[in-house]
Amino acid sequence: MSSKLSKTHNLAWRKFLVAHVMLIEQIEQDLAQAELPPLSWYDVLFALSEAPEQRLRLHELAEAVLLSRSNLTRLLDRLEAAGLIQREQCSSDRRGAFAVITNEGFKMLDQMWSVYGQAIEKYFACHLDANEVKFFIKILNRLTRATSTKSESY
Amino acid sequence: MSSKLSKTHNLAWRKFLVAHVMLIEQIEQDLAQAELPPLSWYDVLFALSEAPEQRLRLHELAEAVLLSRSNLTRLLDRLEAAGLIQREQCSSDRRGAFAVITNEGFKMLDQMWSVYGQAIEKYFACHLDANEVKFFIKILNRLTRATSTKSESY
DNA sequence: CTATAGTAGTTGCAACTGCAACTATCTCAT
DNA sequence: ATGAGATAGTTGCAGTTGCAACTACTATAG
Repeated sequence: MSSKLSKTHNLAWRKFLVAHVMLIEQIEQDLAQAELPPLSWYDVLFALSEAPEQRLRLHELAEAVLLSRSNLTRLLDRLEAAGLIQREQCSSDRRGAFAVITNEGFKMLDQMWSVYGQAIEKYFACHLDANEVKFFIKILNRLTRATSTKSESY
Repeated sequence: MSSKLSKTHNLAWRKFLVAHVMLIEQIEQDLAQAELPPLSWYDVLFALSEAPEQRLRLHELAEAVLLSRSNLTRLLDRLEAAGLIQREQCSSDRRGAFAVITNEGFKMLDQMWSVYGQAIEKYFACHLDANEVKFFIKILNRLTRATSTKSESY
C-alpha cells in the first residue's frame, strides 16, 4: 500500500538498469576482443588473490562473488581445467575444500586487469569527478545496506 | 596509457556491480514469491503497452529491451505460449512481424507492476531524496551516452 | 552413543543465453 | 530487371544459470 513511486525515481531505476547492461556488455566485449575470459573469472581470481594465503573456502568464495554454490562449483571446474585455480582439501572439515589461485591464475588476473581496469576508466571512471564519485558511493552504500539483510518482504 | 584508475573510482565500480546484483536478486525473489514471471517478461510487456497500437516490430522490441534478437525470439515464444502476446504478420514487409500485447498480457503487466513497483520503491526509491535522484540520473545519463555509440547489434 | 538436524559441496535437469549459420525478403546501383 | 548486399527473424549448438535432489560430513540434543 505504501508505494506511490515517483516518475523521477522510476526513471532513475530504468536508467540504472540500462547503464548496467551497457557497461557490462561493453566490458565483456573488450575482454573477448583481447581473447580473455569473462568477468566472472576475474571476480574469482581477484577474490582469491586478496584472500589470506590466496585461498578461500568455496562457500566464502561464493559469497564474495555473489554466486550460487552450484554455479560456483562449475565455474571453478572451468578455472581449474584452465590451470588458474586448484582445489585443496580442508583438513579441519572433511566436507570442505579450498580454492587456491595458482601462478598461472595470477598471470591471468594481471592480463585481465590490464583490459578491465582500462575499461572501467574509459567507460565509467572518467565520467565522474572526485565529488561525484563520493556521492555515487554514498548512494550505492545505502542501496546495498538496505537489501543486504535478506529481509522477508513483510 | 591514460588509465590510472583511482582507488575511489574502482570502489565505486565494485559497489555499482554489487548494488545491481543485490537489487535484481531481491526483486526477482519478490516476483517469484508472488508466483509471477521474471523481470524480462515485464520489460517486454511494458514496452509493448507503451507502444503505439500496443505493438512493436521484433527488432524494435529487441532494442527497447536490450536483448539480442535470438534471445527475443525465444522469450516471445514463451510469452506467446502463455497467451500474453501474439505475433502478427507485417503487411508492408513480409519478413517482419509485430509483437502485440493481449488483454491477458495487460492483466499480467498490472499484476507484475504491483509487485515490481513496490519493490523499486522499497529497495531503491525510498533511499533517494529528490535532489539525490536527479543527481543520480545525471550521472547515469553520462555513463550511458558514452557507451551507447558502440552497442550495435552487428 | 545415536538420532536428528544442519552444513559443504556436487550433480541432474530444465531453462536461458550468446554466437553464428540459415531462410526469406527488401534495397538499390547498374 | 538483376545480382550484391543489407535486414528481419529463426534455429542449432554449446556454454551458463538456478533449483532441487543428492552425498558426505559435522554438530547438537537426549
